[in-house]
Amino acid sequence: MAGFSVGQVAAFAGVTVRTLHHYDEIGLLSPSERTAAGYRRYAEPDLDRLQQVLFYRELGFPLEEITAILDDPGADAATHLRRQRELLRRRIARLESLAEAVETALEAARMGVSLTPEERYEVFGEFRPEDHAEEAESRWGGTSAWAESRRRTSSYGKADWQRITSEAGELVEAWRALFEQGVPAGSAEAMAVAEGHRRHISRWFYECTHEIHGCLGEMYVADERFARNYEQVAEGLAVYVRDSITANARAAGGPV
Amino acid sequence: MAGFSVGQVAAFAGVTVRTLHHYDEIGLLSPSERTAAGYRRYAEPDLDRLQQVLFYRELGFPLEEITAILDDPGADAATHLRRQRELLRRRIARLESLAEAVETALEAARMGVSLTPEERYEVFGEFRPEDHAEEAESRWGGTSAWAESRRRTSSYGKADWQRITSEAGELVEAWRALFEQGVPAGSAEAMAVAEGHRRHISRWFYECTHEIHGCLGEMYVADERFARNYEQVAEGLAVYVRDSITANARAAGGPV
DNA sequence: CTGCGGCCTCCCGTAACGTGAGAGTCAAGC
DNA sequence: GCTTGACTCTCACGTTACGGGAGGCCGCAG
Repeated sequence: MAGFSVGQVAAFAGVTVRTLHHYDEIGLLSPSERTAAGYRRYAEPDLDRLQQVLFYRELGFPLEEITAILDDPGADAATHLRRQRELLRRRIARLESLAEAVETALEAARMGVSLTPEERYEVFGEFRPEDHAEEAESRWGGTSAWAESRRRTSSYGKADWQRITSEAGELVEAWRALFEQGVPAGSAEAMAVAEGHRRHISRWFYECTHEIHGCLGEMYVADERFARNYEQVAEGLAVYVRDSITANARAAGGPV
Repeated sequence: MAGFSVGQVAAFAGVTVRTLHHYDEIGLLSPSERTAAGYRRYAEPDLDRLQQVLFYRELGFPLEEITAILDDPGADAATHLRRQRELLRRRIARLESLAEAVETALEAARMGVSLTPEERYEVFGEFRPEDHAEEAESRWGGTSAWAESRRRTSSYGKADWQRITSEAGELVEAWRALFEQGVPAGSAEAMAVAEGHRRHISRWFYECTHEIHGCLGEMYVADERFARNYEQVAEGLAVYVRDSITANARAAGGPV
């Protein structure tokens, strides 16, 4: 007889019969045939599809999304493969960075050196760009600013990013200098830096109004991850930055 | 105030507040303090633990198991780290083999070569030793034969494996020759090959009695994955192999 | 014809949260 | 000092991706 029974396919693919039933129920993978008695018969193309399903599933895609991906008529086999390659690349990179972190920690343990909390957070919870991207998406994924930012940054090369980070570093440095010299956050100098920061964002990421800038300022204090970035430079800098941003926004366009 | 609120920790770790509530409920991660109003307050050690939790979660561990792992008093930090390193290593290797498979498929697509079904299964559903190991564990994970096999094979080097596969290849070849010459499966020659196969298993993997061998024979036919291995060599060979094994077992020790 | 293993369809259970509902808390601003 | 909006609390039901039987066909070996 042509085709395979559920049990065969299940054993073959390393899944349970129940799983195949489930995939049939939700229309993700329905066998192309049934026997007279109602037995499922899986043909070769069904097995192909199952492999695709398992692949995406392994990478954590929800089944509904997998259905959409595989049923997309605009995507041929090569498209899927390229996509899968990219997904794997990212996933591997993520795991490797985790592995590296573990290695560092292990080395430290062997040496009897105890890592400071900062060092430990650095590797997992901290501000790696990758993490930031993932988390940013989950937070602002639907907003237009996000879309714009995404659109723009996609075309940036290495040189651009170097320039961006160096500019950002200069801004932080300027803030730090003023802060440590005791220049108030509401001063013209501090507000100037804040304005520079706003333009920096507008230039490289998305149209950042004073209002939005004010929200960002708040977040730099409220959100531990952002706050840490400033607090590491100088204790109290996050609040100072926020205050200068708020002052600048207030001066430019009324209350925040 | 010392400590962090749920919201802060959630944003910090990239999880939702609900997740933290859940972890508190099931006793996986309870904040070390509460305010007078009942607000959760997470301290530094709590954040450390959360990182461990997230790490194991990322690798697919069920929360209950994570609880057990982290609450195990016999495991210190270094133990955890070594364990995590090993887990990561495996996971990366798995993904890399997947990536390799995708790469091959892509190359084939670029060349306009269409892979045969066999070639395609080879990479994902087929008989890669890794897959086999995983699936075998889920099937025979508790049996003593499995444990013995595991114990023995762990010490084999590359040379051993070459020898094993070459021996196995010779056995299949011998079966194929007899089969194609029309020598019956119940003949002395075929039974001799079967006996060689049984000894091969006994020598390299586990004590394979005639009875066990009979079961294996049945499986070589019933299980599509094993059957394919033989059917690829010659159509009908799986059944032939099983029959010769059965005949050999019957001749040696009564009915199977 | 009679097991017996495989398959069928419900259908309830579970893990790990998502998602409000309704109510209390708290720092900020008028 | 009082409101207000953001944050928090505790139920409590909803969801995803199945697990695991119950009860009943199907099909073939003995």
